[in-house]
Amino acid sequence: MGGPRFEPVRTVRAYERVVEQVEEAIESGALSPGERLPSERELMVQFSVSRSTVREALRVLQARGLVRSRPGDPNGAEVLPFSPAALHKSMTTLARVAELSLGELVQFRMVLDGAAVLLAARLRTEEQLAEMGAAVAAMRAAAGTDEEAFGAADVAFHDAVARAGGNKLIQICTDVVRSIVVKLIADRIAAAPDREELMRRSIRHHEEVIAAIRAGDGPLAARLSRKAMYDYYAGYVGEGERSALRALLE
Amino acid sequence: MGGPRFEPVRTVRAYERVVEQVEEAIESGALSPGERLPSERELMVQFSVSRSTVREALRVLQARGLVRSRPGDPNGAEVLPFSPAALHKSMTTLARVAELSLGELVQFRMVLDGAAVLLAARLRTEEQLAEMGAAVAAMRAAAGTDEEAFGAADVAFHDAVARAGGNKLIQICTDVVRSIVVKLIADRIAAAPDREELMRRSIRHHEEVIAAIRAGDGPLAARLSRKAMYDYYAGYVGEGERSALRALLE
DNA sequence: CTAGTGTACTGGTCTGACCAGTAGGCTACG
DNA sequence: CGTAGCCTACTGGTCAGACCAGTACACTAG
Repeated sequence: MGGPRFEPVRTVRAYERVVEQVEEAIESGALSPGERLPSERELMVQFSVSRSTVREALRVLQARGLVRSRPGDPNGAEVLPFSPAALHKSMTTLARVAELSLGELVQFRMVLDGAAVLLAARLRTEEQLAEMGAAVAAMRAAAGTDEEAFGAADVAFHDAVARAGGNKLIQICTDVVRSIVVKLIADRIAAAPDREELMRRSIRHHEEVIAAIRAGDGPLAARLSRKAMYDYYAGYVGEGERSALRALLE
Repeated sequence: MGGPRFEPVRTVRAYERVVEQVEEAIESGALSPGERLPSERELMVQFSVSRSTVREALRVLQARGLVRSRPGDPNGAEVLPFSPAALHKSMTTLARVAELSLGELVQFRMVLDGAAVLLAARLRTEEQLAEMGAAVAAMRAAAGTDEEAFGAADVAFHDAVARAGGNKLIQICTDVVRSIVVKLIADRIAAAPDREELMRRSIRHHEEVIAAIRAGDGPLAARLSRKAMYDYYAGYVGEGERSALRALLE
């Protein structure tokens, strides 16, 4: 005891220092989306490392969704605007390796979507309300004819709600989880025998939610929203998990 | 028109194909955590690509938190058990480049934590209830003396609740966002003049939540939980955003 | 003024080399 | 015989230099 306590020295790889510096520049705003990094050959001079090191750093930055490079581009790598792609990727991985069940994913959506609706009921502008209405109108127009347009309109509705709720994190997470869920059961949804009936019921539910939002009744809107999601997805969830979903319906 | 419709060929980088194959092997369970990949030199033979390509692929896999490599290791890269590190990283980046406000983060926690508590009230076992109690006891023991232990016990409490709720995604997300929030305002929390009073109030709130969970009153527990979080963090959130947080307190 | 060609870059990939570090067998000593 | 210490054969990290295919842009010939 006594004497100085030495900490283990953490060896930092060269490429990591490159990543750190570029990341810092991007996140601090010194580099804005659309701007270009110097070329790899230029970077290797600036950082005085080899090109392999520069490239490994760029691969990491690309995996994090911060930059993109394209062969033949006379400029260097492009700084990307924010995109939830990296979040999407890591959540998809999460869903696979942590073995998230469909029930957990749907439950997560029920929670976040319910919250978004609750907030939207209080904060929405008339314009956002109109957007939601337009989305549902598009759903109705596409119901039974254009499967793809129906889905897109549904997404537009939920996105409008989430934006109205004013919480970007909720908005992004709902979107990410929604796309994971949809991908997971896309084939089963398309093959549902009572597909048209499901669509009609979904539209009705959406309209009820809009009405509650318009009326400013957040708790009601949230309940309706969770109920709508439950009705739409419960059929694809095992019975054991379904009861956990119902816990959110009270 | 007429004639075959050609799709644009998507050029796939060599390292991407390597990433895909290894990723698939890991996510499908063909490679389990703790197992080793072949060495880089062996991989370059198996994939018949150069070592640079192999290394770029490994960098990507490492950035996604799937593998880790260590210089001098006589084996190849190690397949890692699942960890939310990648999710954490991408959400932290998200918080910076998408300019998430503290209010949005706290609001997100209020929503998810409320949901976790609601579910826990219904699904908790006696054992989990005891864990929560132990965590609060630890908080009380550390209050005013050991700042760090207090924080750790707080985390343990919320983790026990989230686990009892039975939704791993909620559990992981709350944990990730919590650590981001804490990091964001760690200095301000530590410097709060009424620090001890805050701790005491926090403990009281936690006990009320436990009581509601024990009683099986999910909605009450959720309300109390959101209130507790609001009380603890509202002081660090700007007034404009605070009203959005209060929308969740009704 | 335009169509076409050149050219000088870019990123993607490969080869081959060296270094520092580790594990584990081997050897020499007690 | 047991063990301490060396030695070797690997590992990943980094570097240097090369080639290729692709792109943008200036230049040139019509």
